[in-house]
Amino acid sequence: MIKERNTKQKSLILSAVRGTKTHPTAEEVHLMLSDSVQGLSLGTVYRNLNHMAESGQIRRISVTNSPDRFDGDISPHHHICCNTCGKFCDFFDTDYDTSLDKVIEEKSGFTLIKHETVFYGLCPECNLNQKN
Amino acid sequence: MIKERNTKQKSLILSAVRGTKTHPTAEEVHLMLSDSVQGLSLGTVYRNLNHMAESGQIRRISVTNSPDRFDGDISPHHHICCNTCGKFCDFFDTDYDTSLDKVIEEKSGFTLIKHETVFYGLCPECNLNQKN
DNA sequence: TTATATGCAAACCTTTTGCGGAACA
DNA sequence: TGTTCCGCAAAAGGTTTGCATATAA
Repeated sequence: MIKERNTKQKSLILSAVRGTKTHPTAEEVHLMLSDSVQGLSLGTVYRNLNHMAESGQIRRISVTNSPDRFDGDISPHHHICCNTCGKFCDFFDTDYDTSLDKVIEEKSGFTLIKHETVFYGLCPECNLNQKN
Repeated sequence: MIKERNTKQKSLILSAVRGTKTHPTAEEVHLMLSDSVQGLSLGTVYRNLNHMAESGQIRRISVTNSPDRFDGDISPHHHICCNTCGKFCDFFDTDYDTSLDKVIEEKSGFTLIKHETVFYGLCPECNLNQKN
């Protein structure tokens, strides 16, 4: 049996992801912590982010034309991505259907862990710029 | 102004994606066509799939821990992915909410093009195997 | 004829991994 | 003191891109 250990890196990485709403990539997390942890390795950041995502402590979101992003907010919500500038935002849908996993489990026979919805489009700023 | 040309490669790639429900990766499309088109380049496959996805003729779906997949069926539906074996299936939800884009456009200010929902879990077979 | 598309191969970017040493417990 | 974790660097994907050539219109 494997016993997980607490390390400075681990706790700082988790705090970093939980402490921002920017949905950082692994590289961005690495950058955020480069001051606090001298010599922090990008590989360590990836390893920890993956562990945390697999254990459900954070979310890992795959986005077309972009490195994966990580979200410390695991409450049910959607994400919106701007195809032009890459801006990546939360969207807390009042109608978010938390029972969807259950319905689809019954109909598909899968045992579901999570789902991710990403909306793609143009943010207000890029929309304006495009019209000029 | 750019005039698009019809090529053998282009039409075969589109037919291949439209003619299967397997949600092939670019490499799989390349493999499917390697008999019909001698010397077909993987770069050409990528270029064409991207053009077709950008113009809305097909869908491009980004999946965690997997190369991007392409779907010739652009009608609204979800996808389910098995975390263990990678099986990737359609799910045609009777309650699929086609008005969701509009709602989110109004609330977020984005101009939306599409959204992709991917469910992650264990397929029935992998679920059984895990219990043993 | 000429501009777009292809094939080829190199480059790029993101992510994973093997290994030896550091450091939790 | 044993085992997990880290840093480092190399390697492994996956995808894009530059360039010369082929080809559709």
